[in-house]
Amino acid sequence: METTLTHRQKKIAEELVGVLDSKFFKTLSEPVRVQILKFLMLNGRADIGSIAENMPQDRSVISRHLNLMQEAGILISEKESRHVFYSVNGQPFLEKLVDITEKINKCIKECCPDCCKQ
Amino acid sequence: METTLTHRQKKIAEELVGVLDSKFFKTLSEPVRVQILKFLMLNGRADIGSIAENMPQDRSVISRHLNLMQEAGILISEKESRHVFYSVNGQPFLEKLVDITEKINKCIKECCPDCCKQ
DNA sequence: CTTATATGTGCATATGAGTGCATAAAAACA
DNA sequence: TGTTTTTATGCACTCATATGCACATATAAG
Repeated sequence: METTLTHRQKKIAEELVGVLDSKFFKTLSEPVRVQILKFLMLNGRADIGSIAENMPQDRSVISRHLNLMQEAGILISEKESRHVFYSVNGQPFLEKLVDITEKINKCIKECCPDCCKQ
Repeated sequence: METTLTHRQKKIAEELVGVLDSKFFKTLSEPVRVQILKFLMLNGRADIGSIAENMPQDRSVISRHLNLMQEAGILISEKESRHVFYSVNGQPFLEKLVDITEKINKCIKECCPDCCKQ
């Protein structure tokens, strides 16, 4: 058993678990949501009806996916009269990914005893 | 409807869908697998039995999770006599994340018509 | 050859999540 | 007010998957 783990290493690992346990990865692991992301990337801001027209799923299903993606910080929504427009939350979305990448990098470099020795 | 999408933009978006649809995100969105990753990060190479001793789940369950994580490129396995040792696939794991981050960055910069105007 | 240890696998079960329908709620319009 | 349009929600269904048990397989040890 490893008894040489420092407080710092445990903290770094905890932080990693924190970001991985978030809704972020779970949200991006659903094919339909990835298709929605692709659509918004290519077509820009659109309301629920327009997005649903381009998907096989029911409008209510798309609505729920969009809501989840907004909660995960991937999209932003703007209500205008009867419509709710969604668009990619560009910079924050990217920053979130960079943050996760850096945390994993830190963890691999400072915690993992032998995973870099290859 | 957007009719000004270039072939290049569509290709970039397709590439993004490709990496996001992979097993990678799905594998990392399961709490138990994240715990396994944390354990291996902190303790280094270990066999299935040792890992399972530190988890509430049955050994067979841990075995299956480890197998999935290896298929996703997150871990590597080495069979030695009766034991199967797992460890974090450090560099490739990190490179995968960097790749995804870069693809999303590219997509946001070159495809997304309005998600950067904030 | 028998036994013990470590892992893989088939099967049944439970739980979570996506799905679609029907309907409610909100808002614009005649 | 009544109607139309857009979105939200309650409900039931289906399907994927995590789980644990029992058993099979593989390898080492006696």
